Amino acid sequence: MPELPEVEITRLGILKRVGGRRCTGAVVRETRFRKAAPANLSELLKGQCLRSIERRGKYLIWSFDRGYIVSHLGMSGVMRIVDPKATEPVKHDHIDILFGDLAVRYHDPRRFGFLIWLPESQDPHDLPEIAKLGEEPFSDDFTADRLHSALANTSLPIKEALLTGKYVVGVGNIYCSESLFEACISPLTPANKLSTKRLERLVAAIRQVLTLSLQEGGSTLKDFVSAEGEQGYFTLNAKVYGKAGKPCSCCGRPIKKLFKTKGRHIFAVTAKEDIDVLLAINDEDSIPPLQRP
DNA sequence: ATTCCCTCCTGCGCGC
DNA sequence: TGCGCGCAGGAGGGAA
Repeated sequence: MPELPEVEITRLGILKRVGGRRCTGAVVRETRFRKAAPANLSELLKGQCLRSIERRGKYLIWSFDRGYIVSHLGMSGVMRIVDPKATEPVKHDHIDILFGDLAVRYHDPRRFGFLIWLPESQDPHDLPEIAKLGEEPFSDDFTADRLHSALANTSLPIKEALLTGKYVVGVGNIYCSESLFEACISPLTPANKLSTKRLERLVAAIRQVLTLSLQEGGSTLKDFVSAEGEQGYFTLNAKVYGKAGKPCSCCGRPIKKLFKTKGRHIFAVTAKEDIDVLLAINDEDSIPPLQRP
């Protein structure tokens, strides 16, 4: 489940290995994704230098000499650096972008992701789905004050509000659950009921959780070289996500998993939530300190 | 405008 | 052992 850290680590891994190299072609074995991939990608890319890659939310924008690749990993996408001659493509290895003796290999069983080409005349930032994205979590513009204003018009539970991507990007189900836990905020709290002070907790928690994950993943960056490099998924260290029934690391009581209608939007919460509900929402003095791992 | 619900897709784990 | 079901989840889009 790629979220911001996985996408960022993917970006760094690709840049480190093939940044500045000239594309020598591409192999497209599958074009059916959320957006169709160009079957003629090889013609489009051949001879062009990969100048840089920018991340916006969970999207990657690859700048070439005469245009851009815009990619998204969706739910199950992985990009690895392989030696295309030595590594036979396996099932769901859909696209190889070749850079001489190395290739970026895009693997995506569920095909919820995509990889498209934009000519240089088209600014990727103008794509509707990119243009409308919320704040980057590490941006100076992602502040409790602004978040407070932005959330004023939504009564969605904070968990759902965060997942829309309208307010902050790159935070999916896992990191959202973890961040709310760290910030001692019930995922069910209506978004417009959270005070600025409490949102300061949330902003700090989101950054803390993402930073930790980036550090974890960063240590596995070298694995990009090998085809079998496993992802350094943060779930290994998750305190609430996927931990239903396990004792809470904070209070020891079992972690509860709340469902909302037919299993959509699972809220991973802990017994800590019970405490939270009892707290007056603006009783800031009652908020326990952020946990340090 | 906001919120709800469905869709895309495959792999996996569960119960029978 | 094998089969079917339901779940997982990012994001768009249409309906309410």
